[in-house]
Amino acid sequence: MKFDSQPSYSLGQRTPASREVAAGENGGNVTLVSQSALGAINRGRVLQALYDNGPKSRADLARLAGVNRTTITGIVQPMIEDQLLVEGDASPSDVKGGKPARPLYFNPDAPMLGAVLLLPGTIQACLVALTGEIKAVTKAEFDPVGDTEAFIAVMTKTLTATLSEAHQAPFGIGVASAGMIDSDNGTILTVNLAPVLTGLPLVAILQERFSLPVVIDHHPRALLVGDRWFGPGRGQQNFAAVYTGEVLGGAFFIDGKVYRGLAGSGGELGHSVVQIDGALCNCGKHGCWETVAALPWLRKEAARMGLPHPKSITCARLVKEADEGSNAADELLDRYTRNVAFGIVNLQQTLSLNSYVLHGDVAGGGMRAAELIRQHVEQLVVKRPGQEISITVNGIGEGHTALRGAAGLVLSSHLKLVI
Amino acid sequence: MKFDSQPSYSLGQRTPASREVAAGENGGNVTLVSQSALGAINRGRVLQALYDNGPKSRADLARLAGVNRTTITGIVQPMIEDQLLVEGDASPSDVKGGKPARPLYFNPDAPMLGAVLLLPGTIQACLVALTGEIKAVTKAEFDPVGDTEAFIAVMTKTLTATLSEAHQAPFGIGVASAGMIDSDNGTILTVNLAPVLTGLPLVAILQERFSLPVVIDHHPRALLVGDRWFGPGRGQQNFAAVYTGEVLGGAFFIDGKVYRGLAGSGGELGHSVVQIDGALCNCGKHGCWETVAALPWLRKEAARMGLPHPKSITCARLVKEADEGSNAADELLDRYTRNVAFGIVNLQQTLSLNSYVLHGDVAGGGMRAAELIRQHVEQLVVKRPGQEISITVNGIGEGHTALRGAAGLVLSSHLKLVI
DNA sequence: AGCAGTTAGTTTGTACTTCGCACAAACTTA
DNA sequence: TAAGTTTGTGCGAAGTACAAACTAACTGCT
Repeated sequence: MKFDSQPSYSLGQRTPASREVAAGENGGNVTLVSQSALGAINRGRVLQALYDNGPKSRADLARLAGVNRTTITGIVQPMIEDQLLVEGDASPSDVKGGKPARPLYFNPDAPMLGAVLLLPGTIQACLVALTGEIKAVTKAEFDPVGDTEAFIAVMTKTLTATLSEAHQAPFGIGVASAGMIDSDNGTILTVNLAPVLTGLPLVAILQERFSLPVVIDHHPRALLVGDRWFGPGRGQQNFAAVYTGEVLGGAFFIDGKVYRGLAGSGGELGHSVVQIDGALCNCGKHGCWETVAALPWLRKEAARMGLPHPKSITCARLVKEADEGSNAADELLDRYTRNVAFGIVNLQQTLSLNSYVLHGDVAGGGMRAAELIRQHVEQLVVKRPGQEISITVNGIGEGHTALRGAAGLVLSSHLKLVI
Repeated sequence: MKFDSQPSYSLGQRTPASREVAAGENGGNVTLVSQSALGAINRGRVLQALYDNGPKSRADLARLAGVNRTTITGIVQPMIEDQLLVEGDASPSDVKGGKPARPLYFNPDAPMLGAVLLLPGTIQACLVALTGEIKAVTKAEFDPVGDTEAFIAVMTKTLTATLSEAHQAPFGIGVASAGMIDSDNGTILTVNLAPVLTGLPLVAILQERFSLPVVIDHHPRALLVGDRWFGPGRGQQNFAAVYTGEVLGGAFFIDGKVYRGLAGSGGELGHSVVQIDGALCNCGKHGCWETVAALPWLRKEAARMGLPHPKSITCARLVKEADEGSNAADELLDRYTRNVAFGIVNLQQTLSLNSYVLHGDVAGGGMRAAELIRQHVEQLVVKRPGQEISITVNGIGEGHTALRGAAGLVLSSHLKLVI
């Protein structure tokens, strides 16, 4: 399935931006901001403001951005004409008197974004509207140890089914994948539980099949973007997303942009060391955070302590059993959340982001788990005067956050929010 | 001592930039880039290119930045007229034929930068030229547990002595201080070994006395900026500075800018946990990195192993004794560098900066220590294909790096290198 | 010596963006 | 009905980067 035409409205510079990329490739380490880039940047920032704050009038946007109203008009008018944005009905303003404001927001019928969530053995694809709505979800399974061609066939079929529901060509496709991802080159490096994906240049493959911009990043970073877009991270300039489960991972939103690290390798927190010469980890080293805060540890401890059904223990069940009066569950929950807290403490000491959104198993423990973790972090961190550390769970279904985030990856990579 | 006039040439926007700050204060979380800001940004980036690459001709700068030659001319011409930059003699170009290029660089007689290094008990002040030269160094001592007024008097006297050597008003004063610093508000929060400094609003005090822009940041961040300016970090876009000694600290240069974290509290690596429920730390927690990689640990181990003069042991002496054939020194050096490596490993897993510059005690161990640390890091980090980790020591005297860095803080905060 | 070729830096005019001002539209309050 | 307030829109001004064409200065070849 190929889309012949790109959507009429370009969100920033879609094509590899001529000069800036050229400068980068020339080895130049400085890049001046060109006149035209400035326009694209400011357009992107206005859209970002809409994502962050929901429908807003031109005057509100001008106030938020601290610029002239006419500037906003100049920016949004072409977007309205291109049907990217729509003007809502005049809402009765809360201030007395004056012409009522016309709120602007994304056109639900604007081109959508393709999103793929790739976990060992399963593919989920969907369309995400700029308003955050999720449509045309399709799921498929693949053999994690099977044939590469077979996987590509399943992937193509799934994505085709989803994309064919779109009325117009999407802006692009975002892929969130488990494992170790090289987001610069668009390849999957390794996925522990799905060897078939090792070394797969998925971006190149999908770009060729669908003639659309394709972005890939690892799962925690998609969660981060999803949080930022329509979750607890909305509007925040600094926070981290932390994923716990069979493995541990994280991703950071720093000073208003997604942090990637070189080749997109930042945030592999699972293998930071919290216990020198501690227990052996899957990675071959000792004392990784993953050895004390992931599900395998929890299962082992549950078995050791004689809790019922230790093989299927989760944080959610632990909370439930603790609430029902199980002392063992209560104690294990405390130790588990304390171990999780250590990773967050190290993050806090390093980056001082002050805000953390939990995903995965501990998120299943809800507010109770989050509060326990927060208390442990408070105790373990070196306090600074006036510092407040916030730890929340993303209540929305995790798949949805990841899918929205995968879609958001396309935006954040093409919106030129950064210079 | 007061300077009546600001230097004629403004490096970027000196005064609290009208709109951008206003927008920030208004609570707006988006900031559009205005036309005039664009000029300041690009001016700053051209200067940055000069810092990074040394003297360069207009044509070279244009190539480095990927912009038109005329743009560079337009940017540098006013700077030459204001005597911030000077045109060097036409150097015989390496290419054959053509008009010889006139290299541009900072005028040694341009306004300088005031720099202060504040450690428990001692003050060092100096002037730093834009070319990196250090002049008019003055030193003084103060009572770490004495009277605040007395400290301020010493500080004022020292700084006055240095600044009076300047021929024109400096661009500003940068202060690098040990301890916990709130760089946003310009106050010293706590310095363990100098209680007199606790809570001191030093920026406000110095600004009032000298009528100059004043910036404060913590010691490791000054080392970082010093490295970046004329040290091993020169021209790099991503690296970390790591300080070891009585305490441990770090600072990060991320995507071409200094990372501060909220209220400048990022990089307090000493109290990240590498040994859950490990040895008791000064901070009251257990198993901090500082308990296994700082000098107190080294002294204790040296004593336990029966090394000579354990109370004055340093990495430098350890390397020397190991070279002279001491097995005990060799073994302790290996353990020490391994413990230091753990902190770097956690940094690498988190941020993936790939490049680390060592300062403080381990830097005294020179190449030998750096190479040992590098080997340990290589072994302890989860490898990614094609990833190279570089660990270097800053050979220049450490005080000089910190002083240059303190000066550089003024530039990086006023140069608008960032948007 | 003279000419072609090459590179550096400048002049001139153009395109793009934001800003301030003035003004019409639309609503509230007295 | 009139005054006051807020929203959104033309229009010209100011600032910036860019492209083309030009001069300046040097090398190499004939």
